[in-house]
Amino acid sequence: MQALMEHRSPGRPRCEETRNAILRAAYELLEEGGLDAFTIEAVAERSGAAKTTIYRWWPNRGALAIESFLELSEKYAQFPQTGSAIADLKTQMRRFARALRGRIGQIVSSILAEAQSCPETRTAFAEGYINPRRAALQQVIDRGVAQGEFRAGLPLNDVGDALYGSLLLRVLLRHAPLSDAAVDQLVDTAVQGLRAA
Amino acid sequence: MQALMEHRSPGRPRCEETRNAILRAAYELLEEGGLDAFTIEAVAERSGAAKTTIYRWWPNRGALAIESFLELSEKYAQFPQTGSAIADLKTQMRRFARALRGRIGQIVSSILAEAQSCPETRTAFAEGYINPRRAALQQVIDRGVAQGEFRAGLPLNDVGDALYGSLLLRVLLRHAPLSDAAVDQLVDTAVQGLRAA
Amino acid sequence: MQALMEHRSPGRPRCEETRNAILRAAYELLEEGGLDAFTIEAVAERSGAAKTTIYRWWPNRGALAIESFLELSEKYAQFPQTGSAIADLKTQMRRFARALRGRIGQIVSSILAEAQSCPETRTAFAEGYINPRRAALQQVIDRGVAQGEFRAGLPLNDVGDALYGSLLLRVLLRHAPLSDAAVDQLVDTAVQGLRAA
Amino acid sequence: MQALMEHRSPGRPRCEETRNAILRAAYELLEEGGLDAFTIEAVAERSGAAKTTIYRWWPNRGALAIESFLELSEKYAQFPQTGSAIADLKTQMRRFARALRGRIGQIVSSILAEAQSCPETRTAFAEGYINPRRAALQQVIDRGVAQGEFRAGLPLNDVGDALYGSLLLRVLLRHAPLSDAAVDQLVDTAVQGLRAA
DNA sequence: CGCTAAACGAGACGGTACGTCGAGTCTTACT
DNA sequence: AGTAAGACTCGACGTACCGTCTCGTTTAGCG
Repeated sequence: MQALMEHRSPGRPRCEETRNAILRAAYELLEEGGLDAFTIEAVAERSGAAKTTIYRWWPNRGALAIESFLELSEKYAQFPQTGSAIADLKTQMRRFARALRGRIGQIVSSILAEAQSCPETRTAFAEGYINPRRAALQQVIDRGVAQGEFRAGLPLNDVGDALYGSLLLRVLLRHAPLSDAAVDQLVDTAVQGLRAA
Repeated sequence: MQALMEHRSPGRPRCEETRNAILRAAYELLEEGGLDAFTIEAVAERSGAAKTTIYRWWPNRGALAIESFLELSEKYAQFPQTGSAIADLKTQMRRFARALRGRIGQIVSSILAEAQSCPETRTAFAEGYINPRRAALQQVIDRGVAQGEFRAGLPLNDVGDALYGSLLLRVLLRHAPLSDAAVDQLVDTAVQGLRAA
Repeated sequence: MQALMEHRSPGRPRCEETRNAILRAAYELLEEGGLDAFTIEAVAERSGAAKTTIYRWWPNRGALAIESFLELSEKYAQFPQTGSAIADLKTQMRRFARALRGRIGQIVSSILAEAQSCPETRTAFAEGYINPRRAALQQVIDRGVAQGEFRAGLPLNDVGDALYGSLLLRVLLRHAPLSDAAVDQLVDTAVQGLRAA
Repeated sequence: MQALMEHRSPGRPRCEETRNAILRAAYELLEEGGLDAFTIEAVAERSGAAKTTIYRWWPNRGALAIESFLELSEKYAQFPQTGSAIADLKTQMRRFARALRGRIGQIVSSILAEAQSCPETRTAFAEGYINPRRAALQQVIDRGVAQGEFRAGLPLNDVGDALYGSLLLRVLLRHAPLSDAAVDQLVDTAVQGLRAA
């Protein structure tokens, strides 16, 4: 059925191989040298594609950066499901922090930087990367509430920003560690809140 | 002692007027157009100083950016002191958010971006801008604990990162508002924590 | 014989309409904007043909330029035949100059320019455009000699180069006019020569 | 006096070495490969100068081409002075032709080509290169007239165009030789004119 | 009062990357 | 097989800033 209806547009079709080579080169450069190394010219050279080809498909650095990141970075934005919502929260945050400690951290910080002078990159990152994580967080929160671990009526935005904001701030400023222990403590603090018992 | 003996080095002394003109121009450009508009060349032109002069005193963009910011931005990193620590917290966070909503937000996001490819800028921002706020936060926390509003043993890093990280993330991604109400709610969430009563 | 038997080669025959559209577009572009406007890409767009099609039939810019010119430019490379050879010479030179003053001049100068980096274009122009004129010139010279107006033994090359070279040089450098009067005078000078009576 | 008044403009003075390197590189490229090889990029690479520097001083290819040519090409636009004006004419035309047969011919044809899409180059070439030759020609004509070899009232423009136009046309089209003998014959034809004795 | 030394303006310089244009080649679907 | 469409590589374009440099000028304190 579908085969009958699909009217391929005329002309030489886009070369998927080239597209992938470009995305891979972009990703590698981002993870190797961050924003500075991530040059359209460098991407072109490494991927073997012509600059023209890159500009045909991506309007600017940011667009390519974010797309290569979203396409190539592992995406376990999925909280585990064990008995304890708090434990799941910690596990997932540890995973995230572990990623941020490594190559991913470099890339994320580069993209965040780039996003500051390119609104499209900003929204693409927010929606393509943060939102899925926020959605997954919502589920674990719901589970926690259902199980009586968390109080009802938790505002997703606030919880998400507190948790992800903490981690990302540490990536950006490197003023505090992202170790497993540090993450656990951070989650604990968030869970317990500030107020006295 | 040293002050009395200070043997002014020979030669023409540094021109304070020029220094200020440069810092002011830098600040203005940052607040007007962010990272993109903030060019050494543009700073030179607007300030009337020669590029050479700028490079004589600042090693790179980041250094100038952060110095102009720290010198010219208003610095009420001081929590008010009313009866309630929570209220003080909210008030101060509102102030901060209000600043971030305006020109300062533009500059902060630019500096954070720049910091990603310049470690010196990163530490300068962390220490010159975030740390004072963190220190002030410590005081209000202490007061809160003393008054019985907050529980004892609150880790400053975690609380600070959660609060400031939330706000800064919203500056960086613009995915959620920085309105007074939003800030209040954010503080409330942090104060109450996630756990069920 | 062959014509009768001509076994049309297999496959779709060449589309004359397309060929003409291409030549016309090429010619127009040449006369409108000269060398700069004459782009294969522009020809393709204006003619509605694909670049591929153009490259199938013409090896390069120059070939298309010269062919469109030779095919579409009016070709009165025929000297008139009145009583006086000198008068005929003037008439014909005036005609040529008149053409060169207008659109044709633009095209000719473009082709001459293009010819400097493409030998094929050079010989094509020399043989396809200049040679016919030279041949016609030979006839009027012969007639002039027969009528006793011109001396015998005139070297065609030299006369032709002097006359056509003068006009073309004025097209190329625009340092002197191509008006009828100027052309007449130019012919007179050539006819009389330099030597004293 | 002048020395006292000359107020050097401020800033780093223009580097003559660089200027010369650029002009020399440009000239070499022109004489080696003509228009095609003459690329701003190639000039930059060969001269060791930055592209920026070239663009700072010359607005386009043509300007650089013509300047390098006028500055570096030998300029014996001076007719010899022997007894016979005709002989002098031949000698000088032979010299010119000899130059055109070699490297200079390549350059001249390239500049003429470039001039077709750049009016400034056109006038620069006409005035800087052709005019001096025309002026020198005027002198030999005057001498010829005074000596009774040439008739009075010879129009410089026409004579010059006929002679130089012939030679340049042969450079552009390569349809006829530029040998000494050919040049002599060309001059003879011009001197004698077409008309019968 | 003149000398020394640094600061300062101006602006040239070698670079790197930008984003664009056109050339000429190719792959595909349609006719 | 011819054609339109359009993706591809490649090379050069002209521009913007970078950070460095070389000037002549200015502004102090010291001898």
